[in-house]
Amino acid sequence: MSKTSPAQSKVSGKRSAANGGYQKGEATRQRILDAALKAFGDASFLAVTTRQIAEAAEVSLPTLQYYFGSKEGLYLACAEAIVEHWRSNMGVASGAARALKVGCSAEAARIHLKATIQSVAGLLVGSHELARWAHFVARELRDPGPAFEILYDRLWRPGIEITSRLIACILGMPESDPTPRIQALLLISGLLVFQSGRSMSLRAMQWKKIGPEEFAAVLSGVNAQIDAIGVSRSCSSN
Amino acid sequence: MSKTSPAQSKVSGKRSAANGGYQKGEATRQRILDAALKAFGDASFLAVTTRQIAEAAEVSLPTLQYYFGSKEGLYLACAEAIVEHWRSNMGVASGAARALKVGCSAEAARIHLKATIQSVAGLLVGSHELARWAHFVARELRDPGPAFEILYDRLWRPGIEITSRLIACILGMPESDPTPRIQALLLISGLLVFQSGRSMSLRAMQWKKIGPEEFAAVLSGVNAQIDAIGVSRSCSSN
DNA sequence: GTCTATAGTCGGATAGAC
DNA sequence: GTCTATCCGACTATAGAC
Repeated sequence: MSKTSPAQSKVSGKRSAANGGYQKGEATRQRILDAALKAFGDASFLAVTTRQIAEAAEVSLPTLQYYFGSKEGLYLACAEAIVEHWRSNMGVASGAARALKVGCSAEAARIHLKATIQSVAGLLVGSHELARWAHFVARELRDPGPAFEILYDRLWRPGIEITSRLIACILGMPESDPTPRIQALLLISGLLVFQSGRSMSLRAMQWKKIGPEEFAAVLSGVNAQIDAIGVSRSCSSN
Repeated sequence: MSKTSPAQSKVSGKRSAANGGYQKGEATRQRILDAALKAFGDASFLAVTTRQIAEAAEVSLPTLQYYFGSKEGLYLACAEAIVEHWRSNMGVASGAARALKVGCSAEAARIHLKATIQSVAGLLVGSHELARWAHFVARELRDPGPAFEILYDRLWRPGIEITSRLIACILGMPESDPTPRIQALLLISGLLVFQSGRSMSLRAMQWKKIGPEEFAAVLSGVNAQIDAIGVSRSCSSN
């Protein structure tokens, strides 16, 4: 507990007044973190070994310990990194949606909801890096592990809250009603299956990959669900 | 490969002409299988140890090897058991849906779809045993492991096919169109999140458990989605 | 069929030199 | 800060007695 290693502190490289910048260690830390993000995105906490990460990062095993204290420490650092990157990327879209007041126009809410969902859906065709992060999050939320609290509180819950608030607007329901929340979960979970259950989805759809064309098809399906929210069936054409 | 142990054969206990029944070993095998189903339902292949299973089944470690050859063999046997039990339980509902011809009435298809989904949704409030099986399947489909092929081919694919066929009927589309498949995946995946992502869902909904009341709420949400399939938004009341 | 005992492997973490 | 070398525990699987 009285270690002098940077495992416990956020800023690992100590600054020297002489050069005024970070030391070499900061770059090493980042290399390890990148390798870990990749590894933990592809496989579970248990399936990934610290040796694999160390090799990928081109450092020795103890270096890993030095910077992150333990395998679990490294895992948590990955979760933090994902949360931070996500917030900086998605801040814009979610900020706009958050600003909507309760009782706003259903049409405005529907438009915001589509925009928000489209941003999230960008995960499907985004970089492989993004795809791995989505896997990491999905795995942790389904089989709660060390990083569950971080990911739920700072990523999932805000997302669900925004979505369900927008749906509540569309439905003209109070936020306290469970219905909008259920719809939000159904919507987002359905969409994300194409990412977190990628191999299964590809097979079910008989797709080779999720390119722009497939992305459009999925998005159109989700948009149909959004359009259908709050629409009474009594006017069905069937 | 020329072992005399029953690990490779379906019928483990050899029948003796004298007593005409199974030997004691059959009961042991079942005890192990039950313990394994429980363990692998609660945690991943890697997270579960053969020691845990052996202890729960009240047998020693080699007994496990004797009956199932290896940890992976036991895992596969669990998958087989789940598939078989599911087929015998769900055979009725899916049989009726399967019988529907292409181009059938949209209304009939919608009714069948609701009935099918309701059966599946029964997982949410079913026994803990059922819940664990759902976890097993969801985990394997998301992070493909040894049992992926078994579960996909004999459980998931038939389910998706039936669902997408019914949706194709409702939409008046040919089965070859990808739209019904996408809708089927969105629908089923959304529903199953309440089971496979149980802890996350409970927290998001601020529920303590999924009892009859919560079950009804979820089902009603999914039914709303079903009602909305193929309904144009032009007649929205908003 | 079921056991005890153990082999063989691997993974996370540490000691201590540089 | 980063390394080499090593420890120690846990796991799967096997050998062989009963």
